[in-house]
Amino acid sequence: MLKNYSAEDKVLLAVDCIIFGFDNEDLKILLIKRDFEPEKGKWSLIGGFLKKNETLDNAATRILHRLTGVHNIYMEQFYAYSEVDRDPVERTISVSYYALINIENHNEELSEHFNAKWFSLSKAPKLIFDHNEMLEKAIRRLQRKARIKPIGFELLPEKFTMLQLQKLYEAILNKKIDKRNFINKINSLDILIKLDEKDMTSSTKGSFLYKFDQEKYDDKLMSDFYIKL
Amino acid sequence: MLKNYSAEDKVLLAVDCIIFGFDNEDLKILLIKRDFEPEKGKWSLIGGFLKKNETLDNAATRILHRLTGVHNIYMEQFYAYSEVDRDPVERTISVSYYALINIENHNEELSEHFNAKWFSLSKAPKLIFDHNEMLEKAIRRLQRKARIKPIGFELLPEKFTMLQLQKLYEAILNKKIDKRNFINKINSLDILIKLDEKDMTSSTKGSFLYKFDQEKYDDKLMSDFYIKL
DNA sequence: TTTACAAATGTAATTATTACACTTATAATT
DNA sequence: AATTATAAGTGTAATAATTACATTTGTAAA
Repeated sequence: MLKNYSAEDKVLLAVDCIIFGFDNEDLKILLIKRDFEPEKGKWSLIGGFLKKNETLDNAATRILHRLTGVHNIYMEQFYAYSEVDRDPVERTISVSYYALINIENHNEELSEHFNAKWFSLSKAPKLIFDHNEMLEKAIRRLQRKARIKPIGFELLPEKFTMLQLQKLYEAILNKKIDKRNFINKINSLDILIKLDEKDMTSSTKGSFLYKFDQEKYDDKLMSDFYIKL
Repeated sequence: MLKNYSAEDKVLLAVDCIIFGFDNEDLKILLIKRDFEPEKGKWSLIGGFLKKNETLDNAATRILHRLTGVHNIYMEQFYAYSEVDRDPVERTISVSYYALINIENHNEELSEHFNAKWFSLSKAPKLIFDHNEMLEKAIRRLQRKARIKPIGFELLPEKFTMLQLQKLYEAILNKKIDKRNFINKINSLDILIKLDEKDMTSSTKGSFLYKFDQEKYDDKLMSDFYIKL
């Protein structure tokens, strides 16, 4: 029979999640105010410990659902943090994920229950432990990923206007983009469906609504896809 | 005093390393033939367990040094694998790293001692556990990283010819590149020093040697750097 | 002196990116 | 019915980047 690895050290494994949302203006992150020690009262990413019989993805999914009430959240693992003293209570390695959620879908009552609050990236507070470092890396990953895959659509309602999409890219990339160039670029990718409907809330003229065409995207072999903006 | 997290499950944390090298022809990886159960006699990435008082980077450095004898190896953490049954002996989460080493520098005796062997990517054998999955992800990361940062130089001797550099990029990106376009592109980046020396082994005419100009690279703010090839 | 061999070099055509301003459609107001 | 106010929608010329492609050069060996 196989021996086990009993001579080796075991550690606690945590999962921490950077939850990105978008409110048509700014890119935001969902943070919680800790109500337990250590660092009680400080702002923190949401996290939890990996359990015996779940994968890291399972754990992240569980944690994300518990805080937001949303299922099928787009998420991506991005880095493992392992400084020996990163958690003052006990040695804990943290595997971090970023997640994108449509800010309209999340359950506000749940957020309130956890003392959670959306912060604009530019106004994010100082976080506990190494969470600011995680946040910065998550932003860089998101920026890069957004040029390689059309993940941004996760942050928008199903139907959206070109202006919404542009504002989202501006928020992610943190730069102003020319309207005509943006529209031409997006249209040339040929992955949106233009609907007959218009959004009439923003102007008298109304602006056409679009949705993401997953099939068209899947059909194209978009491994070389790079959105230069 | 702070309580600990005693109610939570602890796990074994391993580090597995994909070691890339280059022999002026092919991109290679260093694998070891396991001489212990389970999967004795099968090919495997090199790995080890995280110890109590070291970071994951420490562990990867330790493991890489033990196998190759090389210090200051370029390495990058890239993903944590956590399927519950990925290791049949006992639940183990593995954090994977890829490393780039100049194939000439590594200690062959050590490699022999560990039953290690270089394999061309195209001829890599089936590996244990989820190691093939790790390898594939490592290759994709390397390909992407090589376009964003001039990491390729880690795989070459200090002085190298343009043809060597081109062959390296061809091996990493797995595609043929036009010689004139490649040279023009690299020269336009302006991060190489052309030496007066020539390598005379490859032709009667000889070909100029270059070295990477770390200072020039650091001086440029190369965050938008993208090598399209 | 000739030969053989890889190194070195430039340009024109195509494609992608950028910068930039006016017209259109509609609801609300007069 | 006409006017106004507001954001949506649209195109082009200039510039920059990428691609495709063939000949000349320098040296050692024959």
